[in-house]
Amino acid sequence: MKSKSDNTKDFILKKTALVFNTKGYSATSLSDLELATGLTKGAIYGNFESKEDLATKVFQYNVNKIYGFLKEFIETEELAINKLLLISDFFKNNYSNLMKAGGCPILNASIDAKNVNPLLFQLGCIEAKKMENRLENIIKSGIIQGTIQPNINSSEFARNMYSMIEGSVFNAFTHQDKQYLDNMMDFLKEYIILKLKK
Amino acid sequence: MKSKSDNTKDFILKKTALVFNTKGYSATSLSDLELATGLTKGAIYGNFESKEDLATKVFQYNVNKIYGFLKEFIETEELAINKLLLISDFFKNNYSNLMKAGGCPILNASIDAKNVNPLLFQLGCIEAKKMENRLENIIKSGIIQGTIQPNINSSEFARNMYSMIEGSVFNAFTHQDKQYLDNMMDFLKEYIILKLKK
DNA sequence: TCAAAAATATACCGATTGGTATATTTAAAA
DNA sequence: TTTTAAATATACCAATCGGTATATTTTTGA
Repeated sequence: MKSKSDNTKDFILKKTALVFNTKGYSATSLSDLELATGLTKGAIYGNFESKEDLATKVFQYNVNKIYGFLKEFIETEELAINKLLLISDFFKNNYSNLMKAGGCPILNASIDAKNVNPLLFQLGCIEAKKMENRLENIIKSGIIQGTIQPNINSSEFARNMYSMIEGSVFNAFTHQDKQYLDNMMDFLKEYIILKLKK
Repeated sequence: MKSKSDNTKDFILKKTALVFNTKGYSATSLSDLELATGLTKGAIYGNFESKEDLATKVFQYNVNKIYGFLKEFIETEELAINKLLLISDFFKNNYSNLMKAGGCPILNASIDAKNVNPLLFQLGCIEAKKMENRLENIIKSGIIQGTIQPNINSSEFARNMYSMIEGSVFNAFTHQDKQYLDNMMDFLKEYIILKLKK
């Protein structure tokens, strides 16, 4: 059973998710958080140890909110090659969600927290690696499955895929132009078919 | 002739370039700037109107320091197709410079200043567009030159190129691993040869 | 060498920062 | 309904924020 404080914790996470992801850790003040939640410092510090504690939990909340669905989404397909092609669609389909949330939290936190908040930066790195490993594992399983060319360097391919994703998300978000993401994801599909498909 | 104050201005820009690019605008305090320069607030405010004024000038300084050489570097080649291939080398060769400077200032400023410092963010956007346009113009000139396939969408290709660059710079920098950049730039070369070469 | 001007340092400003101790309110249990 | 505990608000803390007025130093030009 959920206690009152658990509900409030979730409430605070939900309400402060945007401001943290848009303004970044150090530019987000306690008064910003009061404004976003409608609560006072007393309530916030009653539910979280510190600004850093809240920020890291908000980061995980944002990552899960935006990329939590990716896992299930991919599992709708059985063939590894199709899973990869689906990832391209996932980002095209989730552009507006990504926009509304203030951009990719992994990208934002990694850039923003570097040399400012080591803990948050580390979490950003971990999540980036997870994304990369997710891609790599799909490729590897495809090789075992026999739907992906065995001579491919799965690690290298996964890294390039993820660089293409974050790079185009960056451009799309800064210029507020979905075309950056669409063009890149369309090419990514080509790239996958050209290089990986058996 | 350079006045004393012009020298000091340059000195301050040089000394604060790293801290601004690594910590970001709002996480960089006046005391950080005092520490980085060895000067006091009085001297800093005697040479720059405000923290924002200094930050924007530092941004331009950083961009010029890292990418100023790119233009000349590209002009060593005459053929557009070779210019593009050279860009791939440029980023591979300048990884350590990029690292030492605290990463790509365009990427950093755009992510960092968004919803925090509109002026700095705008400058980031402008510089990003410049990079993109530079790539596009090379492709266009190559088409006129006859060294690049005329049926290519130069705008789309330039955007994808730039996304690949920033994406891999992001990954290389956050994970402190040059491989991200090298892998991506190697692929970019392949991509250029495959799609653009006549 | 000396006076004027330019550059830098010092000392201060109000506002805001993250955080906390305590008072008050709200909810749960008896 | 009353007591107790949990949650929230209020009021405060020292420290730091960006910025400025003034004092001091350094440089320049006569």
